Amino acid sequence: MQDKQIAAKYDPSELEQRWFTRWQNAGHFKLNEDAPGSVYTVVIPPPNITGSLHVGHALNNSIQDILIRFKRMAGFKVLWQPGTDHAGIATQNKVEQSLAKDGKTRHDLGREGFIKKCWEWREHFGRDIVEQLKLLGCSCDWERERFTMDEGLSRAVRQAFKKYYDDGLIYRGARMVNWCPRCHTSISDLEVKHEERNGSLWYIDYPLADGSGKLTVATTRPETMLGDTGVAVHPADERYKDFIGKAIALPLTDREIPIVADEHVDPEFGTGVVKVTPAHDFNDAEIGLRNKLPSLIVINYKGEMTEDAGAAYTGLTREECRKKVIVDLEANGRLSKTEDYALSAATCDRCHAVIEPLVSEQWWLDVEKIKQPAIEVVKNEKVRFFPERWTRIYLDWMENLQPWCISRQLWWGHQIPVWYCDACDATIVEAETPTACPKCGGKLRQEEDVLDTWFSSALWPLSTLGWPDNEEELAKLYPTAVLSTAPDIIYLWVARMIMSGMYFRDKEPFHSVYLHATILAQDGRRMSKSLGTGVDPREIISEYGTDALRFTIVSLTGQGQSVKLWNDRFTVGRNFANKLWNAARFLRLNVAETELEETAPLSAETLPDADETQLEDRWIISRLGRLGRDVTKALESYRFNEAARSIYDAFWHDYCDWYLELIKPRLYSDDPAEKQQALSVALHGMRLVLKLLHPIMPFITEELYHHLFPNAPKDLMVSPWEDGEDWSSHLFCEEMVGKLQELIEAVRNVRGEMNVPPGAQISLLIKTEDSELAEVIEKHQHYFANLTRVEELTVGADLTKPDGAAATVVGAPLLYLPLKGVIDFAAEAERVKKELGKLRGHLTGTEKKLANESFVSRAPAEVVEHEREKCNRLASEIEALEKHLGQIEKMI
RNA sequence: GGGCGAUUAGCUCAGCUGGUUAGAGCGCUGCUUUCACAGAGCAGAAGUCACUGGUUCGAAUCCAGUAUCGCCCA
Repeated sequence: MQDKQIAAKYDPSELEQRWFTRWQNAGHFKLNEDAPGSVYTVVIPPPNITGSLHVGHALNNSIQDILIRFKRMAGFKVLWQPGTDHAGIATQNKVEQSLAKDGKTRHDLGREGFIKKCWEWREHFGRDIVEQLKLLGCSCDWERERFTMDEGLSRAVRQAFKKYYDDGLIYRGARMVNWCPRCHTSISDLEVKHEERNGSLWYIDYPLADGSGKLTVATTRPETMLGDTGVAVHPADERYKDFIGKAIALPLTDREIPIVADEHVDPEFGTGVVKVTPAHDFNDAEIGLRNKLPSLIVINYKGEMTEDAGAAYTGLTREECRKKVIVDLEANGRLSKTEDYALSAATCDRCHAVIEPLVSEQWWLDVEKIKQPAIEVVKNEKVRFFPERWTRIYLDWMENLQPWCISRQLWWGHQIPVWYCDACDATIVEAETPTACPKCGGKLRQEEDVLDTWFSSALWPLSTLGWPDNEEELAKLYPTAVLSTAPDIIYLWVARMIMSGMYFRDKEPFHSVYLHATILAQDGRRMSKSLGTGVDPREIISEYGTDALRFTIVSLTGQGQSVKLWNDRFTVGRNFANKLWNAARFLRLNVAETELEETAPLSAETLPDADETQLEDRWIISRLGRLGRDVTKALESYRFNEAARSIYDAFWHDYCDWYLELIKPRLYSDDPAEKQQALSVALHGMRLVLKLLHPIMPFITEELYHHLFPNAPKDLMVSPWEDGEDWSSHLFCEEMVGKLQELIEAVRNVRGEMNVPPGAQISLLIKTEDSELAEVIEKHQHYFANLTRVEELTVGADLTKPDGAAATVVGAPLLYLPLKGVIDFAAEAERVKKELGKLRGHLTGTEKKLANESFVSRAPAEVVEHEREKCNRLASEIEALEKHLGQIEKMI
């Protein structure tokens, strides 16, 4: 299959492309019905087709792929359902922008022509997004790819609409909405962004109708005064108590409006008197309602003044009207003052036009009746949020949910399945398009509005898994396991999906919601296409490889809310991949021409018994077994960074730095049995690491797996997961190797500090009264020879320091390094003094603790014991070093 | 205005249920171009854990408050 040897250079791009194709051709991405475990479904939060994906999406989809690959290996029947979202207003905007480049508007094309253009857009970007996801290695069942506006999903939308309508939850009515005069549609509260803008606060004198005085109101929007139907003050405001109930002669009009009292007026703002424009402000609408003030619409859908604004202003835009109103007020002497004022303007998230709140006829979904089950299911933990803190964000929002305006005055989207008969005035709601009026046979005209995109997104976990037509499939695949997404999606999709799931299926759409950190650019701004801060993952992949990208972003994602990212950071992942590559290459070189070349160990069942192994074998088996358990636990609790970090540390440090170095003499041994034994354990270790790492770095692990385990019956991707449970624990070995490591590091430290040439062989005396340790050291002299060039090692309880030796101490054991001719006594004295300073610091801290009577009496016995041991250890270390120092100083 | 998150080495961040000699990666210093890896190895320097109080025998960790930054909602 592959070359027998592993190439000297790690080149991700070739192997990543090759493996994706092979996996796909092998059918690994498909729902694996014959797996032994239960079903594990994930639906992708469908990326919207406005443009390509950025690194934030790369993170989210890597996370999903990690879960899916993990569960696939663990024996579940897994399905990752892919697809994209039509994103009504956003896509329509994008297409309009592209038309504008040719000087055209959507009206030039007409509705049908424009929708055709949208489909072309969707073909292009839909394909682009899928390409990106595949490049990321996403193991979705690609044959099941769906789009929110494809036939099946559109049918689901119509079914849902009809069901809600028939149940009396959908109605048409006039209420105030956020109106974008540029996009010419209603938009959701969540699509309104508040932008800080420099504006003015105008103080306008409103004379009393009876001429007995005036009230001054402060406003940031003077043009709306033409629609004022009242003036309000706080009922407890002493300044204005006597004005309540009187009438104002509204300037620039011939209308008289009442002065009312309302609790919600803030006496601190401006003059404490507010004008009330119920038709064009959400707060004013409520004040109007409470005080029975009429609503006068003075601004129309286009953002122009209506006839009700008065003949002088009719037809002006809001901006023109504002200027004229100011001029006219000044001319009348009604403008008492103008202040600079920083206001937060409500703007359209998509086009940044200033939003006009206005009353209009829309379709509404009465969420009051459907939200309760969606709240319950979170409260009783059938749906859990990770990290948990998001639960409250969800619940708070749900509790305050207002009727959902589901109609949009757009062309791109699901046209509302409502038909009007002009002949008999009937309104017909159907899932299937009716041909004629069922009442009179007359011609029908479909409602022109389309549905809010989120109406269809809300159905995604249902509609992609068979609802409403395929009950069998739905029963098998629904509910899903987890939804992974960004926190700002909680309101847009998560909440709506839960509501729909509960309403149509009486079952939560997923058991867990994982909310990942927001990816920020280096300057701390959020990564987003619209801000121009989005980085295309393809740029990073071509420079570092997909595996490096995935490893890096996942390991940076803790439980925090954001992660800063820039190009250099991906070297961590790439270097790790390189390390993995080279370690595997090393094994492959050694395995050549041995039995293990064709019979590499494929499962923990063939791990050698303890009596057939060396200390370092048992040590690495024990360490990696622990790793397997840790990684499994971390993945199961959505702590991806912990999984990544554990593998990184264990593989790089335990496996490469120590284990591989320790077995080198055995690998180069003349005794084939000895070599085989070491290699076998090394291969076991490597196999486990490749498996544990596969979900995070799928490509390189698959490639190396085949190089090292050519006898494997299956691709790594579909091989059984190993959680380290059947890897024996050897706590004594871990402890002993830990001590040997400390000793070796101490020797290396002295060598380094004393500038002993790296190639020079040295002698070493270790003085210890611990006979167990002495025995282990004696038996593993080669560790010292191999790892720090000790050619002669003496260990015992009664050793005297040779002349001209450096000394150091590791707990009780004393180390003497005879460095005759090499040693610089002054330097050695400096080194020892430095060491002593550190130790004395620790000792005083420990002594203080032990001197504290309440510590000794109140702290748990084992903690006190631990401190005592520490104290003894430090004291003996200090004593030994002091003695040594005394001797050295005589030599200077 | 309300809520959430962050504040730990020069930089980016770990540190879960309080007891560690406070860690990692990058960067920095010195040594090594040794036959898996210089995208490397070995050693080293570097931190009053934002601040102030409190709880506790004991706080980076828990509580309260303050400051700065960021996000969300209004």
